[in-house]
This record gives sequence, structure tokens and C-alpha cells, in this order.
Amino acid sequence: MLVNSLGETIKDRRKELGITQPHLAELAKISTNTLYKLERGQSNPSLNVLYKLAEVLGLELKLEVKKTSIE
Amino acid sequence: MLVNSLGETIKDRRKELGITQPHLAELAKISTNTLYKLERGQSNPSLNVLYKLAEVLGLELKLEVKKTSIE
DNA sequence: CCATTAATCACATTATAATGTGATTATTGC
DNA sequence: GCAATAATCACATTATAATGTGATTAATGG
Repeated sequence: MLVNSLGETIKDRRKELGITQPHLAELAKISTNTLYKLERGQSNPSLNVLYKLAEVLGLELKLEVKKTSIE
Repeated sequence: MLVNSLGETIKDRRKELGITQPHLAELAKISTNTLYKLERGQSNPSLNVLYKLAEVLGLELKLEVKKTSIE
């Protein structure tokens, strides 16, 4: 996950699904401000917000061992 | 990502690496309280905290399209 | 055992994420 | 063009994550 790949991922996915920020914000039950800042990488979102967006967007959040790490 | 799989993942990984909560907290530059609650699923951590832990633990956070979602 | 450290927990404080509001600037469809 | 909606932005407020402190309870090694 690079610098703001997360916000980009959400924005790209939203565009793919053809929905607006206000609509997605409503569906995920977060404010447009929160979504706007998140997409632009201007925030440090909570896990809760990420989950709510992931849910609506059909995305999943994973935390796994780096394939590149030495085991 | 199930209910508290995230906290579990972090705890399990920490154990694998054989380090304590206080030590990991120090390495990741977060408080032991924050780590403790996160591992137990008693918090709604910020992305920042997750990144710092992932960095130290050799984990990566991914947000991707669900394989099960209809495309 | 028992001393030492780790983990758990409560509670107060501080920092900041999330929201609300209103304005401005794109963007889009007619 | 221009009306309507979307996206961007500033700023104040509210909710809450993160921290600090100190205590209690496990766990661990000597």
C-alpha cells in the first residue's frame, strides 16, 4: 500500500461503480467531507470508516505477511 | 477481514516474532494502551497506527476488490 | 517460591478524526 | 450558454482515538 493508494483505490472503485461522492457517503453512512479527504489522502481515517466504504464498494481490507519479507 | 481478525493478525504476528507488547509499541512508536486495545479488538484504530505496526511486523495492508463480488 | 516483566484494565487528559456549515470552483446535461 | 449537481475547500464544533498514569493480575525465569 503506497502513499495514497488507498484513497486512490476507493476513488477508482467509486468511479467504476459510477457513483458520486455524496451518494457513496450516504450509502456508507459517512460525511462527504470524510470521503473527500480520504480520497485525496488528506486524512488519517479510522478502520471503521474504511470498513464501511469497503462494504459498500465490494472491497476487502487485508492485513497479511509481506511476500517479500524474510521468513 | 472478520470481526477482529485484524487484531488477531497483529497479535499472532507479534508472537511469531517473539516480541512483547511493550517492545512492539516502542518499535512502532505507539502507546502500549493503543496496542493492547487494538489486539483485543477494543478500539477503532487509525490507518496511521495500522501502518506503523505493519511496517514493524513485516505486514502489508491491502484494499482490493473482493474476489467473490460480481464484476 | 519469589522477583521481574508482561498483559490487562480503569480513568483522566490531549490530540485529532469525523462532522456540520457554507462558500467556491469544476463538471455535466439540457 | 446556463442551470443543476459534484467536487473542492475553509473553518468551527463534536466525537473519539491515542496517550499518560497508576493499579491489578498473569506469566516467566532464576
